[in-house]
Amino acid sequence: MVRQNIKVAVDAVVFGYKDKALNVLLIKRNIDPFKDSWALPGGLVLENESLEQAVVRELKEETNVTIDYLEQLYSFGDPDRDPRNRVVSVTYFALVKPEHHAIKADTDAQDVAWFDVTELPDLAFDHIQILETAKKRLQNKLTYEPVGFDLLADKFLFSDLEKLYMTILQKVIDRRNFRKKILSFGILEELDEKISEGRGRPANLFKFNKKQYFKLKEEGFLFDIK
Amino acid sequence: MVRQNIKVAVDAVVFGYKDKALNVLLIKRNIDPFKDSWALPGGLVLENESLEQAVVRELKEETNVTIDYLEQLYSFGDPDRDPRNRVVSVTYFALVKPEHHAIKADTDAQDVAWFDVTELPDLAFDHIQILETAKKRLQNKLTYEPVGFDLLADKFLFSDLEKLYMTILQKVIDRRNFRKKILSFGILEELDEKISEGRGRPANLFKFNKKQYFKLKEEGFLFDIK
DNA sequence: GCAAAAGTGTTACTCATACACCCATGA
DNA sequence: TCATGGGTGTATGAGTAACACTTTTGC
Repeated sequence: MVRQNIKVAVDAVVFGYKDKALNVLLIKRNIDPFKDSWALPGGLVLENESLEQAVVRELKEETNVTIDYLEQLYSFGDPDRDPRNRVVSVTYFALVKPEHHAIKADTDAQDVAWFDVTELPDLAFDHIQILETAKKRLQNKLTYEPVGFDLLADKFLFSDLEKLYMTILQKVIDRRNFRKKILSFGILEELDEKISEGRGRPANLFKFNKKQYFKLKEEGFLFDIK
Repeated sequence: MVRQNIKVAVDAVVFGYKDKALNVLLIKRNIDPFKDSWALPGGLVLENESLEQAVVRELKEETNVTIDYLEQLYSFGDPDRDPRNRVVSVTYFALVKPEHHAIKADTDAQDVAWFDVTELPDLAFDHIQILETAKKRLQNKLTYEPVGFDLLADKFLFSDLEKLYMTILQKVIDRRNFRKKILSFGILEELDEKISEGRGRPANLFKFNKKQYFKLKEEGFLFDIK
């Protein structure tokens, strides 16, 4: 058998919705290659942990962030994607709620920060390509799974949800039709709380009813937003 | 840096539509572990080839099959999925047309065969799990991309397409509505050829117009079959 | 002439889309 | 009282779903 010397890493694209914009979590590398460049959080998988455990560990070590949604994205394995060794990276797609946005640089990173995806710095390795893949995944997922709620606070305004969809899908959505449709699914709870953000009529708070969603899903219900 | 000793492999789930049933290509292993078990074709990635090149090479070596459609499926990396070493497998999803069904066992396999997915033998490693993942991917893909045509011969009958959809999606489809909808897409060419399969009225042959499909796709057309 | 598969059209209903005015609050 | 954002209903058209009979061939 050929002696193979390929390393396996994991990298994560962590999205957060912040200041009405889609943000992504990046770290500033403090080791070569690409020392001082911004990059996706990630690192080599340890001998006895699963891929998912590796992502969770790296995210904790490098950024201290708490993940609300995690799924595998894609594996990148071009022979020369890392200038030193051959590294195959299994990448993950993650979403965090605003209440979990608190981050801090730790062991392997000299800095951690949220970046608006429309104003990104140059990224290390092929990470820009990974990020593009993740953005497409998010756009798709938004239309057939209620992942938007993993980007919003537990209690949110309808207008937040609407803006989130418009920001990520990059198109205008009719307010009335959107509300009608989402409410018709019966997976939101209207709370008895209103909040007033500066001027304008105070808005009702809503809560995503996860239990109800999974119940309906069992019964064949399909979340679907164009 | 921790010395990591994880191997990277690729495995492929190759689907073919055969005798009005969905079939998958398996090889009989002639080395341990799981010697003499049936398994997905695949193997370790070489130092200087991409993941995709590795799949194509392994498929050629082990089965001699010609692939008509290939895309990455998922990466499986549980620490104990291989009883000997730690192996992360990047799996691929492939479709072959009937005219490319000719197969033959070669270097690493003692045998190669098509199996109806509803009548599978026990599989090596976690390959049954990989296969389940691929089946779901196929079911999904069938509804939003015209991959069905990569499973049919270049010239096919409408009833073949219909049966393919019913077989894979596991549900009955109204013949009239299905035909109306597919034809309305304008991505099929009706040929001036009829063939008669045993009894019954001879049926028209159709051809998938790939060029037209890509043109329409550019313009925003979405293939969509419920 | 009968069995078998191919081919075809209409209707009802559901769902998506387009669209504009009033309401509650803070300044 | 005005500016700001929140909340709501209706009418039209498109697309989906349900449904059965006629045609062409082989035996």
